[in-house]
Amino acid sequence: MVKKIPARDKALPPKLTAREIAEQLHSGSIRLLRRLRKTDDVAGLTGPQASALSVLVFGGAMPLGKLAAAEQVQAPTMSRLIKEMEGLQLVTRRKDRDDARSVQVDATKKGRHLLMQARDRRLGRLEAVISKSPPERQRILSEAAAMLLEIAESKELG
Amino acid sequence: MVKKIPARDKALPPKLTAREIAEQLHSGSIRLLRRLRKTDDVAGLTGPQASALSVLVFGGAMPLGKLAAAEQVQAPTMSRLIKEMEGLQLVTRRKDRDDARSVQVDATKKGRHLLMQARDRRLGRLEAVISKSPPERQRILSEAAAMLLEIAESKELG
DNA sequence: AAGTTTCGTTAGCTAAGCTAAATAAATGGA
DNA sequence: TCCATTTATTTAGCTTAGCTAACGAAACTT
Repeated sequence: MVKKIPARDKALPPKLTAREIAEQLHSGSIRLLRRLRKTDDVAGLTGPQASALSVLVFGGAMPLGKLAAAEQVQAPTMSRLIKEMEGLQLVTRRKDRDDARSVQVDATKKGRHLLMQARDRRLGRLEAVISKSPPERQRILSEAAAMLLEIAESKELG
Repeated sequence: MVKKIPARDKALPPKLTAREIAEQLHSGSIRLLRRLRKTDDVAGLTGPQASALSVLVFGGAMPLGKLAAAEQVQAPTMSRLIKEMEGLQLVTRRKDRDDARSVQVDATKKGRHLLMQARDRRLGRLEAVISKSPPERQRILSEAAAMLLEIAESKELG
């Protein structure tokens, strides 16, 4: 299942087909997230909560609908997530002054703090594994991580 | 905590810290799977069903417990998934001859066929996006995809 | 033979996704 | 202006997928 990585310099690296790359990115993503999810509970934040909260923390306050779109989720799903997090005092909601239909959502100080803790817990082990890789692999991963994000956001994907 | 890395070679793209790589792999995986999931329904197979089925198709018949472990899921979860797929005639169960407690699970012909269709649908667009990338990016992705899998399976991850 | 462990299932809970429909506000055309 | 439509969010109710606890049956161990 896992192919050996050849040295980059000498022989031509065996190039996988686009299909094989797609398959590996797919199953790699599934497996990675399953492993990481196992530590979510410790933080007191679920994955989707953490994800939405991080959009707020890094992107600032925004209307619920925009947050839903950013998370590629339907409005009712985000509405419920926000309601739960509001109960935990991790986010606030307030009516938009200019449009009374709209709700501005923002992270609280407590929310920001918890997010950072949760991220540390969730990503700490992954970071540790990566930082043990040789520099050359880290360089490749660093390009690849950016590409993965780009692909995931690509309009052509659907 | 973003550290500045002194550039060793101006020709190389800026290298991310291990933490930044971890963050991008994490959110990239989340976003990618969310996008891909949207086409699952078309195939008549959910993500976890497809994933378990693919273990059976590519790994052959195995006891339910082993399949659960392979999918990193508890036994009751796998038991339910198998029950549903059995109802769809995608898998069969039979008692193990040597251990009457154990249940051997296997994909049916119909299951194998549906899996392949589902994979085509689910991965097709991803494949298309990748194959449009320039060759150098594909080469990097091809190494990176393998690394992602390796990392996801790494014992050090927890 | 009795107690313990292992494999799987059932029951029941939670989280997160969805659609359809309700509510409320903004917009726009006659 | 007023009525209709569109837009933003919420509520209600469904589905899937994860979990733990508790159970029965079979297999080990002593």
